[in-house]
Amino acid sequence: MVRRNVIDLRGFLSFQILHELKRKRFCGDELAEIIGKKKSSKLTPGTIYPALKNLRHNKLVTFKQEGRKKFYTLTPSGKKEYLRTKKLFKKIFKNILNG
Amino acid sequence: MVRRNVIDLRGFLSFQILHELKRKRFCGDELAEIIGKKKSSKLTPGTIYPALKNLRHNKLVTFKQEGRKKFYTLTPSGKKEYLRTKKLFKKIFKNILNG
DNA sequence: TTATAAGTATAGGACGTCCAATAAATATTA
DNA sequence: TAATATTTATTGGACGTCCTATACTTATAA
Repeated sequence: MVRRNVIDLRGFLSFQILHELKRKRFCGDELAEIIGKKKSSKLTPGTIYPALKNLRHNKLVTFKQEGRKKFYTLTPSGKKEYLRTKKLFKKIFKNILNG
Repeated sequence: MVRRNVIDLRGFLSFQILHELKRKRFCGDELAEIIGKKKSSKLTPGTIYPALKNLRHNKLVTFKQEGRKKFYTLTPSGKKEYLRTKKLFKKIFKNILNG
């Protein structure tokens, strides 16, 4: 059992995925790289793929297969959900960010 | 089973507790009120007290009993941990906040 | 003193996020 | 064609966050 940090900032992965997909389409592997490196290192498949599966099932994202990659984009309700959640996120955390 | 929102921003409670205690001492009930109302409504005892217990056990907070209240403050390592985590938090989320 | 309110606390369950390990499918290279 | 690399995917476990429900302790009010 390895616990590097007492507070580990685990969370908000689905929100971060929507955030990245807001600006550009990405495949799962790219999302694992982009989101992971902000925290420490690339996210493992066991982290990113279940999250994408859940977002698919909730129809917040859709994808287009190209070769062995699946390029994800936001659905209309995914965009709406992202904006709604971002508003809430700002309300909760803006004080922390500006301090 | 009630799921209001697909993305529920669950997380970072311990971090938020440290953030509040950075500026002022609070008892558990006050923290439940302050942190909860930013999201929606007051956090329940089953949410706030286990989190405080964990922070106590990790020696990030300490408390002073006054009447039936326990007033929590950051320990030196609690302050250090807060600053370390805040830096990481900003790295991860500043792009989202400024958008 | 007894009842009530305030504040703290735990148990139990659901869920999302994280990893390591394993596997499968597809594209590329030898 | 066969071997390798890339990308997707699942399983299983640990953990923190969230709730409801229940209970305990201490202070205040009747």
